Amino acid sequence: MSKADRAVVFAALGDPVRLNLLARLGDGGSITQLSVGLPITRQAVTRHLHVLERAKLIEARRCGREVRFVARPERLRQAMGWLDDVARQWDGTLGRLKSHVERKKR
Amino acid sequence: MSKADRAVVFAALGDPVRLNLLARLGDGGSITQLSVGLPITRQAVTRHLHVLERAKLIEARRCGREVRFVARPERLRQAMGWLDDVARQWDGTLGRLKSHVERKKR
DNA sequence: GCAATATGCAACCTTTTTGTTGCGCATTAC
DNA sequence: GTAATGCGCAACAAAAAGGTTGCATATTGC
Repeated sequence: MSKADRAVVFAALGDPVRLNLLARLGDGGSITQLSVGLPITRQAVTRHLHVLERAKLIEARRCGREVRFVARPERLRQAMGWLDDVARQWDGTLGRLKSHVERKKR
Repeated sequence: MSKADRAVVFAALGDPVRLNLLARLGDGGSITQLSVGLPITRQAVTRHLHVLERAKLIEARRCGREVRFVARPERLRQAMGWLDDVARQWDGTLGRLKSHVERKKR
């Protein structure tokens, strides 16, 4: 995976609206549904969703007249792995960083 | 940490040049030093470094006439934690995602 | 002191991103 | 069949990002 591809994913994550959308995807979201409560138009939301889709963080599925977007967790894991790679380069020592994430929620 | 703050960090990571810079920081980098090999001017590199600095991913230190940029791994860990949070919301089950990152490099 | 090195600052340009409005098409409800 | 709902597309505008050039300032090496 090239650095350009990685950048696409992080850039997709680099917007508060999109982070919000990602967090609410679990509710099972059609475009209109995901638009409620946001201070922008449906079309703007559509664009954000397309950005996330191009980054392969979500996937679109047609269901009759509506489109459901589902999460792609494997991509998120991949992104975490990339960060882990950089972190390892930084502190040199293997395994140290990982154990931090480990400890985080316990 | 607000979603806007998180977005700033991911947006900073969302550029191939900046990912490249981050990967080479370990070598201990002054601006001029980090600029060699890149197809852009020193001033452009300076801007990228400032973006990373504002995201608290790196830190600037004056050393005489040059500026050294050092990595801030804790911020990277934090970003990984945020991704982990989203992933957990997605697959509901606790600990599953983490074990994936775990397995990644072994 | 003087030249070379390392940065900083500001103005300017181009491209991308983000958002809007208006309209058209497909699907569903009645 | 008709109306309402859910989306897609295209044109447009405003704002932000990325990059350049030119010049000024501070340190270092001789």
